[in-house]
Amino acid sequence: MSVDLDRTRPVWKQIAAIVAGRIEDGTYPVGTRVPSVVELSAEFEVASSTAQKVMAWLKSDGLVRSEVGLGTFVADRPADGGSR
Amino acid sequence: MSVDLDRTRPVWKQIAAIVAGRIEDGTYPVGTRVPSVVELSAEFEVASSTAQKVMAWLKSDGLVRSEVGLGTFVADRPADGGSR
DNA sequence: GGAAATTTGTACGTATGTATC
DNA sequence: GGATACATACGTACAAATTTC
Repeated sequence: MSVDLDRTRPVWKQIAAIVAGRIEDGTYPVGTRVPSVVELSAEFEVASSTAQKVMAWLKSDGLVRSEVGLGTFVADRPADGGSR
Repeated sequence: MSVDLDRTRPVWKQIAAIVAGRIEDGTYPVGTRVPSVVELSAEFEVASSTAQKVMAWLKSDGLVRSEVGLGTFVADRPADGGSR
């Protein structure tokens, strides 16, 4: 599952869009854990700080909720602000 | 105008709150430029990346709008989402 | 009870790109 | 061209919370 990221757009936005897509299509069902920062940075081959930014964005978008020590989980809200 | 930042809460949130306060009380009137990332990092003695985070927050909050090469300006919306 | 591993959150510092003046 | 300013990206370090052994 190779991922093509072009460098003409912000990488963190592209990754956020990909993860958001997986949430919407059910790859990551509601309530389940999404890949951690370390896992995301490995999969997309970016720095952990970039993966962290993706998490912060998804969180501010209401798609996920994070709990320190546990992980980040798909929020139970179907979809309202997928607008970003 | 010394600024006391305690380290028990996120520094970037405290600075964001201070800047937001200055916007609300008219210290930074609508349409004017707010301090740049470099200026914020100097005033509050934090890294530029921390000041950048403050900017990103204020921007996502709708309090300011940024323009590359120009600066960051107080948005013309009085107040609606000071909620954060 | 405690040590280790995992995971999010915060903070620092640096480099580069892009746009404006 | 040079100075200024925001945006992106990398890498590192540590704190806090949770789980597992």
